[in-house]
Amino acid sequence: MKPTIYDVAEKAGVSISTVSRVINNTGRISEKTKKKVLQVMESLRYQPSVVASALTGKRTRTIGLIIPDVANPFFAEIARRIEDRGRELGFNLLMCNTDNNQHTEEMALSLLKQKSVDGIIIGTTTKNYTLLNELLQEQFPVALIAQDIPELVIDVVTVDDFLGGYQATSHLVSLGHTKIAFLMGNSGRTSDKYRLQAYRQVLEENRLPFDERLVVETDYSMEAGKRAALEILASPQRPTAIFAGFDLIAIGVYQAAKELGLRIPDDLSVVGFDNTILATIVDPPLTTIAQPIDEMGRQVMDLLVREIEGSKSTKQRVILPPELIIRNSTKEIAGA
Amino acid sequence: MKPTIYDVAEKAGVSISTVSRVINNTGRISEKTKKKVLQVMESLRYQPSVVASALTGKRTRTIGLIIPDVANPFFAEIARRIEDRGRELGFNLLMCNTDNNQHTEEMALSLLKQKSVDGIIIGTTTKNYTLLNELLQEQFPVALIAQDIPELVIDVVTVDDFLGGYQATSHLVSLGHTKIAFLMGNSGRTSDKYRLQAYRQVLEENRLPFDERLVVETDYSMEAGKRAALEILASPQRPTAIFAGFDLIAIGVYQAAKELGLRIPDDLSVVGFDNTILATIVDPPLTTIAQPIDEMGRQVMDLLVREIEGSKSTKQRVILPPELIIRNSTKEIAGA
DNA sequence: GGTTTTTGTGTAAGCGCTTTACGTTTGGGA
DNA sequence: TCCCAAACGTAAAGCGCTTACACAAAAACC
Repeated sequence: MKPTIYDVAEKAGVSISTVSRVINNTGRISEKTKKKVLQVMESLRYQPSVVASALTGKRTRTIGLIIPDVANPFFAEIARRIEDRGRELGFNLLMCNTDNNQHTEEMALSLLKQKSVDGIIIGTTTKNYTLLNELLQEQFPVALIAQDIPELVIDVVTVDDFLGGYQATSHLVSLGHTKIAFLMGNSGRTSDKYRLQAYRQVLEENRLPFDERLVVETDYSMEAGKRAALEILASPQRPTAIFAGFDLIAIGVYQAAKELGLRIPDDLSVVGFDNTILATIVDPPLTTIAQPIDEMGRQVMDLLVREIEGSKSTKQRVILPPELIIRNSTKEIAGA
Repeated sequence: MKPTIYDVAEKAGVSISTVSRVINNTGRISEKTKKKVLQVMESLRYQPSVVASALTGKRTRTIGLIIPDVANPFFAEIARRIEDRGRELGFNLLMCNTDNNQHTEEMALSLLKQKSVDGIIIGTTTKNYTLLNELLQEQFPVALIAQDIPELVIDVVTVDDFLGGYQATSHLVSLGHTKIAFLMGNSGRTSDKYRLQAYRQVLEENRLPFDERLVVETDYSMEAGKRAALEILASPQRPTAIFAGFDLIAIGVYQAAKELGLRIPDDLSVVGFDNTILATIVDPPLTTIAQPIDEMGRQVMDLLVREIEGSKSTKQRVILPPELIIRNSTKEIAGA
């Protein structure tokens, strides 16, 4: 049987509260007893039960992470960074994938609470503000990553989507493109909205016409990206450049282009968003907007932990700058 | 304050044991009281505390997952499948990334036990058999995924690495290649060993010479793969084909080839292993050995859960067949 | 109608730990 | 030598839940 604090106490010839004190390093204890107890703990290979101590009001040192899909490289990288920072801070990660499914998300949230996680990081497109609001109401530590809900007072860490969209579109425009398509996600993320705004603004600033047929909503997958690209590239208003809302979608565009015999970047310029590993391995390497994933993961975790430890009273939004990474998928428009 | 079982009991005018009974659906309860209690739970938005119930000997319905790195697409996909199956079965995943670092792994194991997970799935190359043996000794549910430790009686789910290596090498040989390099992982995974054995056996069966300078060990990263490939492709015994132990390494080979001006598959054939998303997006699409990731994830979870629920007494190894996916990175040797 | 069963519910003892409120020891100053 | 703070330990309550065990009340039996 697993040794308990009683076993340690008995073997060390002290009371359990004394053992508890050395475990938590609280109260006064003589060096001698402390040493003795430590020694016994070692010899018994004693490990305090987090479950029991959580029951007495202490933290579980576990935080919940809700994301759409770890198999999506962007979220995998995010998850990794969060876990890393969590480990440094002494927290573990309970991971839930929801595929942005409302019901799965509600289940996840409920489960995480039952399991007494100390806080929750959400990376999915929650539509259920009610549930979120409830959490906030009861002061439960929550933070949003890579997503914002402007209507709520909540801790958020995102990239500056407007700026990213601006950089991407500007880059394309500066290369002489005038017919630029924008493939955006369809799940109502604010990020998509901001990027779209930027896209429109750049067009406007450059006195380029906005053609709504050139912006299409798609799923967050390669296949969906491919389908959307195929369609738009076959249409009469075929664009010479495509701004894809995510690297994954950009890859779909690559496939569509290949199928249609279009060369990138000669016949079609493509810029992505995220700068996941995918962007570096496709051919040609993808010009994309880099999200500071490392920084983002680190900062949400920090934000959340400060909230958990109560060393912070006001919520905050952390908006990090994106960076345009020019690789070889974009080029001056032919004949320009 | 969060409602407890007492609150429910009081409001429903029954004792807490009655409430507990309806929660767990145990013992006898009249339909009437049951309904009443359920109703009160609903109205109070009561959720039983997993922590408290775990303390009384029930499960936490949480399982630990130890992998090298979720940011590695292979493990991300594995993690995703495991989580999916876990959700179906009512288990959550506590995820730990170790980068195959011995110390991190030990910490993770220790933490997971402190947190009373019901079982642990390990996907890292554990060298610490002692620790593992301890777990097994105390009948703690553990299962290995995508990795085997032949010396231990333990639940394992892997792909048939020997067969995979055999398929890969045979494919290359059947295309006329005689100078085939093998880039394998360097962390002592048994999978690498089996693949190497298969590689040698195929060469032997085909009366091809085995040149040990053509097998090189490398890290599990693109960069490492690239470095290794660069080196081997510059050597006097330049191979005409490379069997890369992982898709990630294969991508490194692509990059090396590009840098050297070698065309794939014309000047160099490449086959990978894993069939992650990466294999489909590189150009040319990578011929690779597919691991049945879905099936693997599902099966470890099943195995582990059966162990947890005690409905299974003997350990077992589940060896799933790989599949050679021929795409465009391999070709008959020039002039053959 | 009385005696068994059966059924429904309550009581109370923990699970392993933290923590508060008290006892005991020391030992230094007067 | 005596007194009073430290300094150190201990006992006990309680966290929210499960689970024997006990015990009425209701149903079943002859």
